[in-house]
Amino acid sequence: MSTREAILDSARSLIQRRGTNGMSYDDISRQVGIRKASIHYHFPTKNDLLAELVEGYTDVFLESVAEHTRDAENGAAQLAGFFEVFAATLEGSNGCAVCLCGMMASEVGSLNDDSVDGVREFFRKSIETLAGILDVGVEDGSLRLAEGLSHQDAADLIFSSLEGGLLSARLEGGVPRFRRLTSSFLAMLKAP
Amino acid sequence: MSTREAILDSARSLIQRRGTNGMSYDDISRQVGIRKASIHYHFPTKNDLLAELVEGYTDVFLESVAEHTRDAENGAAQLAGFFEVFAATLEGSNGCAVCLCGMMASEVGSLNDDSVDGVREFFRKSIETLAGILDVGVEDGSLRLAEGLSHQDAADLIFSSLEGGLLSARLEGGVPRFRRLTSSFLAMLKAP
DNA sequence: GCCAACCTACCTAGTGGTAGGTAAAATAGG
DNA sequence: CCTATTTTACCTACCACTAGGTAGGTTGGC
Repeated sequence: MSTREAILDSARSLIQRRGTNGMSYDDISRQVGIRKASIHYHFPTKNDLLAELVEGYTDVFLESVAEHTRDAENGAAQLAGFFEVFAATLEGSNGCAVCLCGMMASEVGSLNDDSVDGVREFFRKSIETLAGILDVGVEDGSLRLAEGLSHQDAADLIFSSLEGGLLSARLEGGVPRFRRLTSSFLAMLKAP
Repeated sequence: MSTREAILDSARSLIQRRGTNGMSYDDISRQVGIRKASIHYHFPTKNDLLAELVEGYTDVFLESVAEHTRDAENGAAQLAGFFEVFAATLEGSNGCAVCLCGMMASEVGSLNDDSVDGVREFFRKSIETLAGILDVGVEDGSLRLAEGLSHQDAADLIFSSLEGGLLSARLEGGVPRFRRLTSSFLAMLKAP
């Protein structure tokens, strides 16, 4: 892994645990084993780092969703796969890390515009993907939405719940609590 | 309003917009119109401030929920009242402020233990209250949950969604988006 | 020799927090 | 009632430390 990648990786992990305002170049320098100034060589400003981080995170996230839904036999299974990507974030960090963009969404008030744009795009693309999964599930009969509820609105609701659920679960209850949440959703959405 | 209250009020508003790590004693001092040191007189450490803030916020929130549900004719109306308390947070701040404890939940990684305990209690009490509302609604026939879904789990899911929904809505879409989310929930939970 | 990738050494602007002082209000005691 | 003492609620001036950021030098591989 290149130094540049190591910096991005360290920053991502730190932000997922402590937030952008709780993470500093000094923290990264200690984790990566280089000086603070060397980070500025790769990312002149913190904002440069954040913007690139969000972009990369979005790609990795969507790719991971694609992987987790590729072999699913129906829409309900795809939905479970989508949930699994979120659960993995929490699980792969001893229940300490939440979604990078969920974290940054809570800090929009102290973020630069291009980072915020990146976070918005993450939300848009993710919800769009999720809405596509609902399309599939309703089409193949494995999922059923309340009548009058658009797939877009349902996806919005589910996605908010996942982001919020990560926060709740990290606060108390950890991975089991988060899995209970996703199970509840599947119970509500699966066709009988 | 006493200086002490003004400090708490200013801190609350700042945190709801920028987070605890994005708020400083200096910010408060400017808003309230006193010196930084005077804030330390009232709240020796930042942690003292945060802990008291969370406690007060929890009380006010629960009281507000009580007000918004008192005159509701059934469980579904009570649920709508609960949602309204969240919407009011966003609405009363030009769509810039989210729930104080939702904000702090995202910052648990850089918070002191007693503040975290307070945030946990906020979540527990709120979800408990929400579960009580679902009890009422299911009992009086105005709400219907998917079978096999406990009221506790449903409340957990709804609450996560509200906290996440505030973040999403602040990011993009504002109050209208948040209201669409709560409407979707009512559509899913209202008995036909 | 060049240039990328680092380094040391520094800067300015803030951070939470402390030391010590002061004016005014409350509260005694004779 | 009037003075003496304490308490409240602030202040100025500082502390040590950390923040993001910069200038310029060193090193090693092509």
